[in-house]
Amino acid sequence: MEPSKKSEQFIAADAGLRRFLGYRLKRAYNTLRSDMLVRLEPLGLRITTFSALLLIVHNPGLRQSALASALDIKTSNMVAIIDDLESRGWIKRKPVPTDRRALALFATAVGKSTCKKAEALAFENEETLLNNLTDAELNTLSTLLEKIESSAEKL
Amino acid sequence: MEPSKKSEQFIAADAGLRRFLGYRLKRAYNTLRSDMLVRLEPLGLRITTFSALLLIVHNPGLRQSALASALDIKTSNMVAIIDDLESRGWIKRKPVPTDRRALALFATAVGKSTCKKAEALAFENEETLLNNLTDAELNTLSTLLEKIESSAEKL
DNA sequence: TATTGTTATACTCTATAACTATA
DNA sequence: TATAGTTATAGAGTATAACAATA
Repeated sequence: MEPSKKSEQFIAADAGLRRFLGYRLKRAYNTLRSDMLVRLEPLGLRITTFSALLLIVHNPGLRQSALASALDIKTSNMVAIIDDLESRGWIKRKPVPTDRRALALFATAVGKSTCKKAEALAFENEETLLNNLTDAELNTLSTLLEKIESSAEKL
Repeated sequence: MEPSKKSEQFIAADAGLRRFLGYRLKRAYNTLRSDMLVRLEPLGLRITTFSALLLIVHNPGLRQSALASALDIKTSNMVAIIDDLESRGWIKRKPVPTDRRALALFATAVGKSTCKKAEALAFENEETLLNNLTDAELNTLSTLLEKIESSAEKL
């Protein structure tokens, strides 16, 4: 099939950047990201709030600091995310008896059902945008991405 | 080798998100990105300004709109990036005789040498953080990432 | 009418410093 | 002393709307 003129021009212009895997990673991520934003918007979720909600649902009692660390988000930036989820009635902060500094996070029933819907949207997102790839390719990709992440632990 | 307690806790907490390739893509990209930011900083470049400078060096006479389109950046957001590069003396905007609305972009000698240094840093970045992966794996990864990008063209 | 570059604006994500209350 | 959560703030990326000059 003939590539469109737009594609040709596109490829010519950024060829110098396509040598870099970081550039390709960013563009591939943005492909998934922009579609995901559109899907989540009607639920009142963004990618960060969805990620936080999902981890709270899957890890009841998770502390804010542990959540921040898992998502690689500063605790100072976590506050607004938790505020958002709590103000929508999806999660609750509860004091931890054994450590009065800490707050444990629990999803409400509505939060759990919202999360379930969002997870379904996330699967749709990937089914739609990754349907070019076989299951074997997806597994390979996962493994290679994990390798990149783990290579940073040495730094 | 025993995984550290921190790694164990980390893996447990975000397991629910690791099913999603988008999450893995973001984390792998962030691994490269944060190291790259540190490397570019002494040159006075960020990732966006580096990308723009590189494309201008490799495509003399490129117009702002074509650059914005290649990088998937709005033309309104491109202005500040070009301003930055021009104020540092690395590029020049020149009028296009055949279209008096347009501005063509050219790198100066200093801009070209800065770009060369930055490209070397980008190669170092990837050599360091991708040294876990074989050449074959890197090729596979490139191909799969390109597939994801191209799958979005159907939308 | 449409396009190029621009300004203005707003929202999100990210990073740092400083604070409080606990441990 | 160190940690958990918070506030304030600033930088950077991204999105939309509107405009002047030109096609």
